[in-house]
Amino acid sequence: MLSLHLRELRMMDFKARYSTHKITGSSSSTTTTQSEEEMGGLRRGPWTAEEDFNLINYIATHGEGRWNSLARCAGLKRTGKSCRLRWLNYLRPDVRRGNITLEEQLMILELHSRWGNRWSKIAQHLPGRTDNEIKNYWRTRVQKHAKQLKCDVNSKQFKDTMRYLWMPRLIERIQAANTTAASSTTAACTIGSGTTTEATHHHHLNDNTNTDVGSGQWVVAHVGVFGGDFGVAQVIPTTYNTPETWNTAASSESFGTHIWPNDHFSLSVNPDNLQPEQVGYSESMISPSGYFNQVLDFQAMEHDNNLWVEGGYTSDNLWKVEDMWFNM
DNA sequence: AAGATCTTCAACCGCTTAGAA
DNA sequence: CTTCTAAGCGGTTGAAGATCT
Repeated sequence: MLSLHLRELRMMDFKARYSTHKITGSSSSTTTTQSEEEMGGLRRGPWTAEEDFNLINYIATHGEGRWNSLARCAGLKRTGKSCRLRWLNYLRPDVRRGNITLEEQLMILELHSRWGNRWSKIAQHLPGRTDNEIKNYWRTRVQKHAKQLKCDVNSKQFKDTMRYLWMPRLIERIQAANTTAASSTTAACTIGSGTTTEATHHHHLNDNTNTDVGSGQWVVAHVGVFGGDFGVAQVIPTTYNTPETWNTAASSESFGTHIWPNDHFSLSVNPDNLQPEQVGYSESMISPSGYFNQVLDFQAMEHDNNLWVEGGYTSDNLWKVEDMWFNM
C-alpha cells in the first residue's frame, strides 16, 4: 500500500522532471564513450527515461541499498554505483535542484570557510541539496569570482573578501528580502502550530581566542527557537572571522560588550554538535515567513581597512564581481 | 547565421571508510 | 587480525546549452 502510494508519487515527479529538464526522455540508447561490450554489457553516460523509470519503480517496491544487486534485479545495465548516484542526486523525492537561494549561498560560504571541500558534510546542512550540486555551485560560481578577482580561491585575500564583503552583503540582501516579505504579513510569524522566536546574537569574542585581531573580531549567531514539529532550539551561527573560534561554552562574560537590544538573548552553540535535521535552515530560518534578524558590524572591516587596496583590488572590480555574485 | 568560446551540471573515476565474514 | 564488499566522498570530465564574436 505504502509502496504503491510512493510509486504514484514518484511517477508524478518523474513526469514533472522530464517535462522540465534537459536530460533526454528518449528511451533510445545514448552515446557512450565505450561500447557496452567493453564495459561487460554495462551502460554509461546519461540515463534514459526508461532507466529512470525502472530504477524508481524498483526502489519504490524494494527500497534502496545493496546497489549492485539492485542494479541487477531491476534489470538495469548499470553499475550499482551509477544507480546509487542517479538516485541520490536526481531521482530521490526530496532532492532539490537549481535556484540556490541567498540563504543557501550564505550557508555554503560559511560552512565552506569552516570545513573546506567537505561537500557531503556541507550538504547535510542544506536540506534537499546534494554534495554534487554544492560542489558544482562552488566550482562554477565561487571559483569564478576568485578568477575575476585574479586571486586563488584558497588565498587569504579571497577568503577575506567573502567574509567581510560578500557574506555581510548577502545577509543584507536576505534581510531586505525578508523585511519586504514581513511587511506584508503579521509581525509574529508561526511555523506549523508553533511560534518562532529568534534573536540575533552579536558579540566580541573574548581576548584569548582573539589575539591576532584584538577586539575587532565579531560573530553573529542567528538563533531560532521553534515549536511545532521541531520542539528544539535551532541555531544558525555565523562567524566572519576564524571558524575555529566557535565557542561551545560561552558564558555571558564571554560575550563582552552587548550591543543588541534588551529583548535579544544570549546563546552559543557549536555547529558540530548540531544534527542536520536540527539545522532547518532553508525551511525555517529563511522562509519568507521566517525572521532573519541580523546586526551588522563593520569593525572587522575597519581592522582590515587597507586590505582591498593593498590586496590589489580596485573598488571597480570588487563591485563588478559583487554584482555578478548577487545577480546570478 | 554560424562558428567559437564559455558555462553548467550529470555522471564517472579512483580512493577511502565501514562493517561483515 | 585479515580480507572482501558495499557505500561514501571528492576530484574530474565531457556533453549540451548559452553566450559571444
